[in-house]
Amino acid sequence: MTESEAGTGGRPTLESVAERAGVSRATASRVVNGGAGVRVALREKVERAVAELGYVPNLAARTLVTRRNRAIAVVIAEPEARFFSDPFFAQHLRGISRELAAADNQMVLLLAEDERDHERIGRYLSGGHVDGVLLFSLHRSDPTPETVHRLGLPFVIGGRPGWPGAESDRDLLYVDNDNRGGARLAVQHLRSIGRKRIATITGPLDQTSSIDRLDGYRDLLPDGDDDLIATGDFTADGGIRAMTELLSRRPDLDGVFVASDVMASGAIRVLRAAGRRVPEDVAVVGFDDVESIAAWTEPRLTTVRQEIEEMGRLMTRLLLRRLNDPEASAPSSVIIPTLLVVRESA
Amino acid sequence: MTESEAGTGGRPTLESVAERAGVSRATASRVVNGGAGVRVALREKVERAVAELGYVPNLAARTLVTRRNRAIAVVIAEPEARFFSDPFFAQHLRGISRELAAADNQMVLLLAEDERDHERIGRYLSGGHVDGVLLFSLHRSDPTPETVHRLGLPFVIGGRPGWPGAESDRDLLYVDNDNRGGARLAVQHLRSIGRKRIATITGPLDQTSSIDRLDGYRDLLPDGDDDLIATGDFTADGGIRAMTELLSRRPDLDGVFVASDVMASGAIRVLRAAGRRVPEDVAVVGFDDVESIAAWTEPRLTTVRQEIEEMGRLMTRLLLRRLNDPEASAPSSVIIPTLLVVRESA
DNA sequence: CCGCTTTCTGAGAGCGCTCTCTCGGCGGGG
DNA sequence: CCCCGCCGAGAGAGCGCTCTCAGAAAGCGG
Repeated sequence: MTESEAGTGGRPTLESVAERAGVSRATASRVVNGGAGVRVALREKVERAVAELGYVPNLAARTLVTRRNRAIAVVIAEPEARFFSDPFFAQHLRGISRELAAADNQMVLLLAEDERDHERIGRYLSGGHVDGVLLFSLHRSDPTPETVHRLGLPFVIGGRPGWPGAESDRDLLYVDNDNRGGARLAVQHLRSIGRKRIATITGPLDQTSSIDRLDGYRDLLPDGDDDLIATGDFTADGGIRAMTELLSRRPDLDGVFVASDVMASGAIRVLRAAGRRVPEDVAVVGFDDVESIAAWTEPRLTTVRQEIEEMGRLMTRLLLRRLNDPEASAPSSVIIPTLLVVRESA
Repeated sequence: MTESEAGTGGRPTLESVAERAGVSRATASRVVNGGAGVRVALREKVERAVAELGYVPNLAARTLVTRRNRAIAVVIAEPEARFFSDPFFAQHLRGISRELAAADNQMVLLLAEDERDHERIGRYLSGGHVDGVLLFSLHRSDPTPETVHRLGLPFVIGGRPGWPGAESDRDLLYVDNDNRGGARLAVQHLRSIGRKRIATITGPLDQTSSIDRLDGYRDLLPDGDDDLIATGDFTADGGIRAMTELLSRRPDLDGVFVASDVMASGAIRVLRAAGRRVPEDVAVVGFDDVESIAAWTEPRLTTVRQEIEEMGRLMTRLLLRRLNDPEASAPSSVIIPTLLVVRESA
């Protein structure tokens, strides 16, 4: 009877657990959810039934009533090129995954490439399938933050948001690396080894990380020549183009701060092809400390390390905290310090 | 009345849509799910109500009754090192994401690092939150395939499964690159440019991809000397160690087939440090065609390209097909051809 | 114009769970 | 010894949706 009633069609339900334990569904539910206020004898009976039946709660049913999904969405909007070449996202995901796993939450990964994807993602988020959102690499036109905000979904942004007013919006939680400070570290190092004409290759200037790195450069070289600044796009080809340009504009440069390791690898090639020795003639400092690049250029790249995984973890923690006590003292955004890693290129 | 009844507490329900359109919940449901068998006039009324209210179906409720989640899990079990350094997974994820998005399904990403993660993942999968599973880079001891199988969850494996009997299991669906054929391509190329003493650096031999690549090498060099075979681990350091070893064992070697680009980058360094010119003295062919590495070694790496994104897409398509008509003609596993990309290193 | 078949629509049950509300039982104070 | 209060357990409603089933409406030949 017991079996025939419960076992049909597959997974055991709370009902069948209750029946087997000889208690009501309500009591079984209490035990499954921590067991507060249930006498030990009963609790143990229920636990045994759970174990015997291999009961696993049906999340859909639970979600339906609690309105909690135990899942958060990770939205990544990034042009193809970068998503592929950088281990950046893998590290982020790893950090997020670890933190989420610890809290027994799941990660729904949403990648956006075009307009239609953004719509689809908007629709998905409207569906209320996730409790919160982690947003990455926002570009100015990205509609997702707006959507998320409108839906009242708690969210945390990776990287300083760049749109007007973002800075002062206390609701806007973000985690960023200290791009500006890192850039200063880099330039300072170039200076400390005696470089006088220090150029920089920036990332695309519609991203705050690029802007902040450039600002850090300018902090130390406030009256630097604009000829010493070239704009790249975080790709190796971009690094090549920018370095070529710099070299033709200022053949006398003796140091370059490149805003990403990938671009730096391109820049070093150009320098060597042009007969410049690195670091003797031109010293190069990168940014990111992507192991698979920085440790493998020739010469090995001196660069600014950012703790990417840590960033993912922090974002997740911030979000989870917000979820767990919604109106508590709003935590504030976090800037993670960066670190100069000196190798051979400078 | 309409509003006060429906609008309370947030998102509109089917109920409120039905009310606004002046139809029953059942009819509204029909329209939302394609609208088959509903007269045009009514359908349009419902559609208007949906649009006006901004109705989005509650997936939890829907899942509860349909037992369909419109979500699949991607399980990646990979030692830290590789997950970070290879753009491999990013590409896979992108392929999967694209295919899934087209079918309006979601991706739940599960990363496994240790024993506890596997347990957690097992528990999660038991919860019936996903309709199918995509499994990656299985190691022999990985309990997940077993779990998934036991649960009766449809799944597709990335890479040829290596355990005994896997080959003949018709239920076991996998997608793999033609590792063996690719290796043959590489060795053939080395031979065609006149190399006589061709060595190889393999990946860890507990992975089928490594084994298959080694087999491909042996196909063309059936009576090759074992001195010409060194085992690496898919890391740059491993490539360095293996190349060093090969060089000391067989200083006369004039060609190397390295089973991954990352290892190849290490190998090339060793060769050049030892005073060997690449490709003049020793020609090198890699495997993977990871843009950020192969195009950036010096000299640029000749390598075997595998279509990783395509692999992700195919896996997803296979899985979705299986989900959509469960007992239909079982599709069979797929091997994706590889391609030799000739650059400078050989 | 009637009775039959074929569409179309609505009522209602039920997916598995949580949570409120009620009630039974027990201990302690008066 | 009785009554009040409190703790632990059960009954039952209801989350939002789908889907079956039955009944209403519409079409059609005789």
